[in-house]
Amino acid sequence: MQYWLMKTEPDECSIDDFAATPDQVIRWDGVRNYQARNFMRDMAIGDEVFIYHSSCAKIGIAGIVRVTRTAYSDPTQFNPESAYFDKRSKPDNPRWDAVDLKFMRKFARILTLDELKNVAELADSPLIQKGNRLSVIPFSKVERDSVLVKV
DNA sequence: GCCAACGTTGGC
DNA sequence: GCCAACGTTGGC
Repeated sequence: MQYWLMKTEPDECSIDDFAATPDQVIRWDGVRNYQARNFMRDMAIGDEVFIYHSSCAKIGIAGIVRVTRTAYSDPTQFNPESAYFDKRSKPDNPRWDAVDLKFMRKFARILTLDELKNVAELADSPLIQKGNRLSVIPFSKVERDSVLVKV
């Protein structure tokens, strides 16, 4: 079992979108950063993922989802209609991957970025480092547990 | 809306 | 393979 955090703008996809369809998977596509993609390729079925709301009024961790399908070719990269279209990606050698996720839990409140900055166990996480734009971040069990006790 | 930080691109 | 220019992320 591994632990992760994924950033999302809640206007695009929020913990409420997962909670609204708890029996359905949501495809996490549109990741266009190699480091983030490589982390997605390390995900296993059952891994827990913190959902982090960014670029919004209430920034922070909103809940947990679970990986239900490991990395596969992200279909949006081949769709010219998609905002995530990548004309340089070839079907016989796709650049970008998606995973499928399913709702686990919505926190009673958002764990705000300000709070997370004060969690000693997260001091070394890219999550709270200024200027870090990594959208898929691995969490150790210690880091994950340090978040859960705050809920 | 601003802008610092950072990743990617492409000319050389 | 260097690096300037550019585009994007994301907190504020």
